[in-house]
Amino acid sequence: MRTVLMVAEKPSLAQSIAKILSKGSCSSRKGLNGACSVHEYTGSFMGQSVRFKMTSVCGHVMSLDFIGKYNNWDKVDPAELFSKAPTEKKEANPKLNMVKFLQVEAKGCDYVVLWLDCDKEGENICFEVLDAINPVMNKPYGNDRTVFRAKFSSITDLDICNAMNKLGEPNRNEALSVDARQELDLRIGCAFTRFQTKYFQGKYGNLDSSLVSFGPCQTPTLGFCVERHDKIQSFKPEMYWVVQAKVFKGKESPLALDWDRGRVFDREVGQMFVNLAKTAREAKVESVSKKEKAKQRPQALNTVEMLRVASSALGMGPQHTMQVAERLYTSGYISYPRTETTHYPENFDLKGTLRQQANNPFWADSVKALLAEGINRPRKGADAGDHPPITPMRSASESELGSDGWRLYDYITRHFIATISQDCKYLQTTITFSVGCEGFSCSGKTLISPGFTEVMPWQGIPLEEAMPVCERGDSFTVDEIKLLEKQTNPPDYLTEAELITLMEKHGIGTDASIPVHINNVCQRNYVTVESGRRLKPTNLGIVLVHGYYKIDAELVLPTIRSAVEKQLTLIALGKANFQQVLQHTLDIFKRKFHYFVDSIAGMDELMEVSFSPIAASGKPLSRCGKCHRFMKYIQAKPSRLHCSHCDDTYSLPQMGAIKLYKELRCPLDDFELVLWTSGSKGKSYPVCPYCFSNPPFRDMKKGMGCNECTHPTCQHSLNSLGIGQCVECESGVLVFDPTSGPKWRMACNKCNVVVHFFEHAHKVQVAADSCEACEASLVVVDFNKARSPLPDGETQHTGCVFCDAIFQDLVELKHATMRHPMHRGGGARRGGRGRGRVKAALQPRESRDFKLVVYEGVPASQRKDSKVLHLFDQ
DNA sequence: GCAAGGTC
Repeated sequence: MRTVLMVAEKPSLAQSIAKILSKGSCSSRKGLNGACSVHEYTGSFMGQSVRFKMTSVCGHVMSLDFIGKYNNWDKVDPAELFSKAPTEKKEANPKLNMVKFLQVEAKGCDYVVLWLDCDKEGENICFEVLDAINPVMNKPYGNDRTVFRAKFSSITDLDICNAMNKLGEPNRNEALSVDARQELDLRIGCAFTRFQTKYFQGKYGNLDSSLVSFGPCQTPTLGFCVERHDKIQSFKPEMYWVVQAKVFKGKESPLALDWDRGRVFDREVGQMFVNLAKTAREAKVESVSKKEKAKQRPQALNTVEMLRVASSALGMGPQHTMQVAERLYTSGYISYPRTETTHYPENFDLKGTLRQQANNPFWADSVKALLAEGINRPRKGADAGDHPPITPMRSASESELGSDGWRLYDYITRHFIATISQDCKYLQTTITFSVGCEGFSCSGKTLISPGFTEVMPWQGIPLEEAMPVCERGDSFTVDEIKLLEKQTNPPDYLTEAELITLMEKHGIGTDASIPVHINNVCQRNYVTVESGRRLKPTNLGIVLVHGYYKIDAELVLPTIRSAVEKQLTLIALGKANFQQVLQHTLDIFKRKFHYFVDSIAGMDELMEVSFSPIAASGKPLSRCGKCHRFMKYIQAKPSRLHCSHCDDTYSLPQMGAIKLYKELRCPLDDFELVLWTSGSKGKSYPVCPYCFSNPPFRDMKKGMGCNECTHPTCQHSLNSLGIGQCVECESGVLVFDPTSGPKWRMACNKCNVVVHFFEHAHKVQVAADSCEACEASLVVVDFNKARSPLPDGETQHTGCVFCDAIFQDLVELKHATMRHPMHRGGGARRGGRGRGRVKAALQPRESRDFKLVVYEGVPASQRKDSKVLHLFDQ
């Protein structure tokens, strides 16, 4: 029997589609990566009986990156990222082992049906899947077609079965448009980000951002926030005047009327109208109108609307909301939370979904009434063809969901009930008056039937004082007429909900990525979230956007995304060539980049106002190994050391604290060591500021401290202080911390394990000899005579911390000892790893002559055409 | 260390 492999975009869809196609009779098992499942059943395919294997990927299989050597920020000129730097596809999530998984499942299959989401990204993933499985699939028989694409617009029985009966082919042009998008985003984003980061971080000490990033989505997102900030700053309050009239009838209390002219911006004119109106003693009723109006029930809920309401009404940020929604979804409380669709599928079981909510005390009355009276037809919404709208899937109580989980579930459920409730109906009464020759009016709403606002009380019609009963021709007594002086107010900072709306309107990001972009501008310290989830740009955010305005406003305008998308759509439609569009667009941005680099002084002028130069920041800490002058320690993110004489900056570990280490120096480069200390467990080790960024030996990587240094003789190195292999992790070595007394300890140089030993010992040293049983380094311990725990009043003992009987009670290895492989079953050894000595790998770095890296860019003066190029001007 | 897009 032949086999048909079918692949969906995510595990949940593979399951629903398999269930529909197999009519509920498939058998399921987990795949080798633990994340994807395989659902199998037999059925018929192209007139033959076959075995179906339905499985999925988890989004993109591959992601694009530069080849390794172009990821070195110190050696690559960012301008090279536009064309010279080659890219390669890497597995998007190596932990998932997706390529291997697909190959295992595809081996021996005869046909493949691609059930990826029906959008451009899905089309692109089709080809990622095909690239993975092609080598292992059975070869076609003769001219048989073996690759099929299922096109579906909703996850309903009808749609899925129709798709299966009308299989097409994957669309290469749509896939290519995504390839182009990936390459453009990568090259443009990384080039600008690296340039900005290096330029400004090298100049300013208090930027408080470890990355000065740029991107076609995040930068316009920031732009929206700064645009509002600018409006607030440049706002000039204006005085205006309003004529207020109060009238009454009989013994009723006075009624304030609205002036037909609204407001005037000239006091004299306002006063003139007051004087005119004051000549009249009575207000005459000109008309009384009563209109029945309706407030529409909401459309079915999609992701973006959920994010908006969660932010504005629940005070929950988009990223957090999606995490909570994801949890509600995976535990079966709500349907899939990422969808653009606001229209229920035709066969959606609205009543069944409603019935599940009939016993929840918070809305049981409304639900029961709806079930008795019959539900209302939902409003027509948009079907994006992805997933059904977000709805509750089963009943829940507050205690089982936790606070935020419940609040979101509560909202989603109320929204669902509202979509099938009646509209809210109210009566709008408007009475118009004339006072002299000036017109006034008042209006009020009275509720006829609450409809959906019963479950969404915050949407309800506010209770108002009753309108007076009157008819045309009636007279009211004028109580007072006066001129009110008022002032226009500035707008407030952008709310997160408003930002989401703006992003959606301009096509910045997608429902899934909008939360990420908002999170980005917060994390990069461009924007802070104020009370009411209003977004206030920081100095850094403001300076960046104003800088782009000055140099090339297109870099921050929302059109930067849509203009590129337009080009990409041409590829998708087959109207433009992939290479040509890619080259053309890269060319434009390359020239924009060069112009930006040449004009960076314009942005720098703004930076200077808000930030202090690096040389003026920080406090002197350790000495430079080249000039032997003090370097300054800059604490602001990213913390680093700066030598103002050599004009060099050295990275430091980002977590934990840094202090000087007894003025000790690295034997390789003469830099003064600093001592790194972590907050929680008190782990500490020395770090050489130069070696940290420039590993001295081939087996070392960037970011290593002396506790991982394989220097053969230095007293601070792993070789001198390493004791034995870690008791928890595979590759770590427990390294003695000579600064830790009197609570002496050793700590793993790879993981978080800290082992305390020999508390209150006077002195602890690592000996040159090793334990005969386990190869760990022996330790020499000196105790004070008065406090020695050693037998027979001895003060000194040398032994192995793992094996020595006398040391046994003095080392906190109780639970760890069991895991220590060298102590299991009588000394089983792992290939001589005892102390982690790495003699063979000792190869000094090529040279230590501190050469400056010079970018190879063409000087501005020799470059033609250094002007801003407009996006796709014809 | 970088983008944006999928998804876990």
